[in-house]
Amino acid sequence: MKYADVILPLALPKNYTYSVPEKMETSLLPGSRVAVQLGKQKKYAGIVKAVHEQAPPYKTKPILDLLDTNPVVYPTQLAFWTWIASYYMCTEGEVLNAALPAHLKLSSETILLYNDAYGTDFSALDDDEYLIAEALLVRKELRIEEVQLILDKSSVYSIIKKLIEKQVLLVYEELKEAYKEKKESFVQLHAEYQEDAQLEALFNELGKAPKQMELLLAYLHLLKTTGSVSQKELLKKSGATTAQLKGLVDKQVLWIEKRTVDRLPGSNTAAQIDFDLSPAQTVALSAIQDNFKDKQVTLLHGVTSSGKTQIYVKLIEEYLAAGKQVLYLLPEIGLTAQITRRLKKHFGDILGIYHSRFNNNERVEIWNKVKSQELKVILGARSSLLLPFKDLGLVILDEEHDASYKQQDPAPRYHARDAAIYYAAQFKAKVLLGSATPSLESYYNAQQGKYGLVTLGERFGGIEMPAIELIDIKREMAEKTMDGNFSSALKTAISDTVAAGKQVILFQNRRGYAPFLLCTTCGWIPHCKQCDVSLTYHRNQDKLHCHYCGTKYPYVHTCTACGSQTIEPKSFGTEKIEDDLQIAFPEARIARMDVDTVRNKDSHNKLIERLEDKSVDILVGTQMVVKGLDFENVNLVGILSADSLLSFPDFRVHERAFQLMEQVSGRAGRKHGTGRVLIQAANPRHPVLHYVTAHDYKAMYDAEIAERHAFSYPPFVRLLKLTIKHKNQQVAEQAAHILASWLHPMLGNQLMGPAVPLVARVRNNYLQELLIKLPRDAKSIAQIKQRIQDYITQLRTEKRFRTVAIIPDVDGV
DNA sequence: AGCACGCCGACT
DNA sequence: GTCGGCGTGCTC
Repeated sequence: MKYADVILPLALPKNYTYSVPEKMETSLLPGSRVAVQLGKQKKYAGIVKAVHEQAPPYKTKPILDLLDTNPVVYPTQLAFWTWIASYYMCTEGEVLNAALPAHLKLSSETILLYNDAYGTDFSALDDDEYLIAEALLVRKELRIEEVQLILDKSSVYSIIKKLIEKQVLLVYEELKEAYKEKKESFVQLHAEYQEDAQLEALFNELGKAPKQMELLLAYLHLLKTTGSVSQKELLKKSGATTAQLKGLVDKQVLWIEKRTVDRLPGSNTAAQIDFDLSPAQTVALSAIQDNFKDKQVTLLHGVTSSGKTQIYVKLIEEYLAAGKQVLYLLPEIGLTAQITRRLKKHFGDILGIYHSRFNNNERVEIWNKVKSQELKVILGARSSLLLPFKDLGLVILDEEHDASYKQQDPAPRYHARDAAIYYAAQFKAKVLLGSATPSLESYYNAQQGKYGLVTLGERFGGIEMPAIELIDIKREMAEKTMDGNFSSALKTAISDTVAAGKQVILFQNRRGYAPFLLCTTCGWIPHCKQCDVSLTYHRNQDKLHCHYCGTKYPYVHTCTACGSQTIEPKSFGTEKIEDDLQIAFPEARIARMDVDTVRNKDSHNKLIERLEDKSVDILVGTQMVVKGLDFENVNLVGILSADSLLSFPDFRVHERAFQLMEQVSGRAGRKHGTGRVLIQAANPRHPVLHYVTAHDYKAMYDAEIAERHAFSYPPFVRLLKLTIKHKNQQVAEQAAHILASWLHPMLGNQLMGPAVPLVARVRNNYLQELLIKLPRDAKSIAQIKQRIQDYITQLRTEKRFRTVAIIPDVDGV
C-alpha cells in the first residue's frame, strides 16, 4: 500500500497522509495535484509532497482524484516551500496558497439538489423551508450563498438539515476546475471550394448577394495573409454583420470551428539586443561576470540613471544563450508599461510578465509556460519567485533595497531578496542585486566579501547628478516668507521650471488632506473607533479615513470633548499640496499620484502616460513617485518636509530617509541639463541631509553601520518579531508576559519586550510585541525557531489563550 | 480555513 | 420550553 503526504491550501500545522488507490500508483508523483476529502464533506485540491509506503498510525482516506497528467510543480519548488515555511515560521499550506495561482487551488462547494421523489406537496414545510423548496424546484440546484440570499440570513444550515431529513433535497460537494481554456471561433472554407474551379462557380452564384461576395473576398484575403482567420477579426476587417456570415455558413461555403487559443499571444517579434553599452557599463558588466566566477551573489551599486537595465539585458542574453531561465524581479510599482515595453522589444515572445494585475486564467497560462520552459525570461513582482522554474540560471533583483520585497500580510512573510538567494543556490544560479541606494544588509555583505560588489558611479550619457539645495523653513517662517507649505525658494523654482516648459515632481510622504484634525479649544483629536490612530481628513470625499482599518467617518464639525466648533485640519498631505498648488499656480496642470488616485488597475499607467506626453506640469505624490518613473523632462524635484521622513521611530529611519530622498532626487534632470532638487527642512543640519546633498552613500553607510553595530541591529543580528493579538487587552498582555517568561531562559537579553507597539490597537485587537535579536551566524537559529514555535503551541493549549493570535515575523523591515 | 458539537441568552 | 448565538476542537 502506498501513501501520499499532501499539502493542503490551509494553515494546518502539518501535512496529512492519504492512501493512494492502486490505479494511481504509477502516475502519482511528488508535485501532483490531487483531490482529497477533509473532514466530513469538504474536498480540496492539494499537492503531493511525498509518496511512501509507511502506514500512518490512523485510518487514512483515499485520494479521490489525480487532477493533472503532470505534476504542477517540480521537487525544487517543494523543497523551496519547505524552506520558506521553516525559515519564515509559517505552514507549508500558507506557502502553497501564495505560490499557486488561484485557479489551481480548488475547494469544494456544497450544492443542493431537488429530490424529485418528494413531489410538489409543500404543506409539511414551514415558511423558510417552503421558500427554499420552491426556489429549488425552479432552479434545480442552489449554492449555500444563494440560500443565504433568499432567506436573508447567514445561518441557514439548520434549515438545510431539516430539508434533508424531510427528503426534500439532496446535497453533494462539487470540486470544480476553475481554470477555463479560452475558446475562439475560427472561420474555415468548406473542402469543396478549395479548388479554383469550384470557387469561380461560387463567385458567379454569389453575384446576387454582393455583401456575401464581399465578405468571402475579405475572408480569402485574410486567409492568404495570416493563415488562419478568426470570426472576430473577419467581421472587424470586412465590416460585415454576423447575419451575412451566417448566410455563407448556411450555404455550406464557410463553417465555424471553436479552437482553444492562448491568452498570452506572442507578438512574433524576434529578440533584438542591438545596442551598445557605454564604456562604464561595459566595465561594470565584465566586473559582474568576474564576480560570478567565485561568488553566487553580486551587488551592483549604480547611481540613479546609470543605465543598469541595459547591463541586465546583456547579462540576461548571456544566460539565455546557455539555455537557462532568468527571473527579473522588480517591486510591484516599478512594473510599468515603460519597462515592460523595453524588455518585450529585447526578448520578444520568450519574455513572460507576472504581477497582480493579471487575471486568474492568465496566471495559470504563465505558470504552465514557465514550467514547460516556453518562457525563458520572467519579469515580475515578488510572487514570481514562486513560479515553477525548471532550469534557473540567473535572478536579477532590481531596487533590491525596496521594502516591498518583504511580504507583510498574510503569511508567508518572506523576503523575496533573501528567499531568491536561497532558491537560486538550489539551481546553482547567480543572483544580481541592483540599487542606487543598497540596503545596509546587502552592502555590508558586499563589504564583508560575501557578495561581489560592482560600482557604477556615472550617469548614462554623461548627465550630471542633480544639484541639491536645502531650505531652512524655520528661517523662512521667521522671516514670514513662507506661503503655506511652500518656501519662497521652492515657489520661485516651481514657477521658473513650469515657465521654461519643464516638469516638477513634489514629494510628500502623507496622503489625504490633513493627517489629523484638532480642536483648537481643548486639544481633542478624532480617533478611529476600532484602532488607536488619529483619522486622516480626505477632502475629495469630505470624509475622515482610518489608514489602518479603512473605516470612513463623516467629517466632524463639533468637538466631542468640549462641544465647540473649533475643529481645524492640521499638518498636510498630498491632497492639500495639490489644492495649494492650484491656488498658487492657477495656470499649471497639476496631477497627484498616491494610492488614492491610482487605486484601480490602469490609472497608474494612464498617469504615467500623461506625464510622458507632458500634459502634466506638476506632479505631487507619495513614495510612489520614487519608483519606476523615468521622465526626461523633469527638471525640478521638491521634498516638502524632510523632517517627517527623519522623525520616524524606527532603527531604519536614516537609511530609509536617505534612500527615499536620493531616489526621488534621481528623478530630476535625467537628460538635458542639470536638474535641481530642493529639500525643505526645519533642521537642515541633520547629517542625513548632508549625505543626500553630497550624494554620498558611503558616508551614510559608515555612519549607520556604526550605529547598528553599537545597538545590535541588522545586519549584525537577525530580528524575529512576535506580535500578540487579542480583542481583550488583559489577555493580550498576559499572553505576551507568559511567552516572554518562557523565552527568557533561552534567550536572555536577546529578548526585548513585551512592549506595546506604536499603534496599540487595530480593528479592535490589542497588540503586544516581543522582539528577539539572534546572532547573525548562530547555527542554532533553526532550533530556536522550533522552540519558539513549540512555546506558542503550548501557550495556546491554555483555554484563555486559545483565541490569541501570535504572528511571527522573521527579518521584518 | 470550514464545519460540527456543545453550552448559554431571547423568543413562542 | 426551543431557536440560534458563537466558543472550541478536529480534520489524515
